[in-house]
Amino acid sequence: MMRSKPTLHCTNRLLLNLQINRNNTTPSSSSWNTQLRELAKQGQYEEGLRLYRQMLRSPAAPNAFTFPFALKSSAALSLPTSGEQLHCHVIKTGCHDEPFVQTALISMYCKCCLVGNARKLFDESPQSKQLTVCYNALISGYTQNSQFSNAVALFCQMRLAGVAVNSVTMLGLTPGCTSPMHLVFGMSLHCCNVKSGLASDLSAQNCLLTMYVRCGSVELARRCFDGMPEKGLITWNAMISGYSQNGLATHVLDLYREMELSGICPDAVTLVGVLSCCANLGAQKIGREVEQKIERSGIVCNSFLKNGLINMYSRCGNLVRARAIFDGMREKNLVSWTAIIGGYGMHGQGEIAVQLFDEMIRTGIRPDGTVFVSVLSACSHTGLTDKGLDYFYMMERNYGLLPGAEHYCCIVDLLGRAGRLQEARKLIESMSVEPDGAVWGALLGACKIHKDVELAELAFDRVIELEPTNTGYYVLLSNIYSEAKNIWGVSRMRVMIKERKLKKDPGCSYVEYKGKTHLFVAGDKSNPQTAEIYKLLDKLEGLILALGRPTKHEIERRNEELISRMGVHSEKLAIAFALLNSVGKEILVIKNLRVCGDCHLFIKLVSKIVDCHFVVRDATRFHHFKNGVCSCNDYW
DNA sequence: ATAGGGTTAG
Repeated sequence: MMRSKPTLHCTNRLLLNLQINRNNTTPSSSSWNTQLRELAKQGQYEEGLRLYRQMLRSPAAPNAFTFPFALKSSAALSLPTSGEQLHCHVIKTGCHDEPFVQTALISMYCKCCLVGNARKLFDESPQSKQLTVCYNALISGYTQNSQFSNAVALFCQMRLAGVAVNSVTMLGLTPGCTSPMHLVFGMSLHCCNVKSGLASDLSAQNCLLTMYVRCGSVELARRCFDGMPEKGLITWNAMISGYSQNGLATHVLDLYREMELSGICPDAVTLVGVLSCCANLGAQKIGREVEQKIERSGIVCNSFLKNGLINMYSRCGNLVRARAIFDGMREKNLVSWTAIIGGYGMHGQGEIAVQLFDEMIRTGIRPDGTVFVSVLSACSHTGLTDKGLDYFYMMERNYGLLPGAEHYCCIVDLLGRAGRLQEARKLIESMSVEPDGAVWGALLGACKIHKDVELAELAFDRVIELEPTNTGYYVLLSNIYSEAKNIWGVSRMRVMIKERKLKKDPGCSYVEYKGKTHLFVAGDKSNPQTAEIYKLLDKLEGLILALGRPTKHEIERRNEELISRMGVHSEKLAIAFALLNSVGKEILVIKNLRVCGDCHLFIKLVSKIVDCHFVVRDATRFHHFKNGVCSCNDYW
């Protein structure tokens, strides 16, 4: 992308020196300006400012043509001190009434996060209020400084003043629509664009597409995308990232393929989106292809891409490769550390995760809420209870970070696993933020481990208030009743599910095969090999029986009717599919929720029969099944 | 010659 930059840089230097030294006369202001313009055009802003300072020392005086370039450089580098200095020079040279300079000043202050200064300039100059460009600069400034309501107010003021609105006005305003509550306004902007004939502009369309994604409507974004007769790289990237951010991983892969077919060359931004979906799907082969593509095509592997690779390899079970990339990074940022810490946590290697976290702190990186989620969940999976609690209290005390529901969720899980159930319950009751379903769900899960029916019922009541349609919780409590031989409880769950007309477990599983990912949901019959899959599952049940083990898990037998309502679990279908197609010695199955007890036992027994190593990644961690043994007993 | 805009990770 920016590969040729260093050479250009040298060339420019040479050119500059040549031009300044060739003619023994001192260069005129306009020749300084030409050089400044070239540097700004090529994004060499540091060089630009250096040149400007050089100019100040020369006999040539800066003029109205000098400032826009110099200001642009300060703005791009977000250097308010240098910007304010330039402002002084502007006044000293009497250029402050020049509209171009005024606009550049407004824009500079906005980019340096000093919107107040920008507004003051705007208000104090009567002519600014007549100029589209000044409004545009300030409107986009408000938007970029998260002051959308001010941007909208100024937009209204602009229209009342009768100042012409153009496509750049829309480009400044549209990105302010960032949440579903802005959708209606965003759509009205879209209409406005169409009516005033501004909609054919490629950038405006890219902007609208992104706006729909951020407002939560991927469908409308896709409709925009499909309606664009000419698509640029940014168009494809915006759509791919849109799918990726909304977890529509298979759509990402389809679109990426389509993009390649249409002859558009992906760049780093594209591949970041693709890697993120490979991570979600456990599609390591596709992810590896992406890595090879980076090496072959000479795309600069920037920190975004490296972090994407670390995350992809960690979540596909290849910690060795993830670690190698991490170790090879010269400048590791917070995201890099979070990705690798999360990777070790998911693999049950909490000690290493904790060591890495401490190392990160030592290198002077300030942690945020997300990296605390990684390290806290790593502690809970490895039973590092006290260590986890230390970190939890450290959050607020040392870093002023208020724990959110997701942190409480980790701590409830941590205390729960350690059998400190009442402590966990008290913690929930003392929470400063409203507990969500996951928090009570964690307590419910802990009650299963420690067979506490009474507390389980309490947690269940709370969780079901918050997530009444999540069938996983009904099954979980039913399993708890089942283990306690509480037949009444089991049937109560059955009735509740029936009455509430809850049907399918929303869970799904993925397997990668021949460079494609195959999706299964519970009770799925849409796969072309469905008949063979069910036949193989029957055969496996038979083989398990021949081992002298029960055909079905005891719990599953008691819950038979309940399970049959849910359909065959997605994990079982995915495993049968993988075996049927000889995916390999090691089979990776991705489950979007938690692996349940029934499947856990089933997979364990199957790994005894077939010469295969199963790796299941669920919502929280990796489970390795081999020769009838599993690496952990962590399931719902 | 001179001002205003869109896509990226945990």
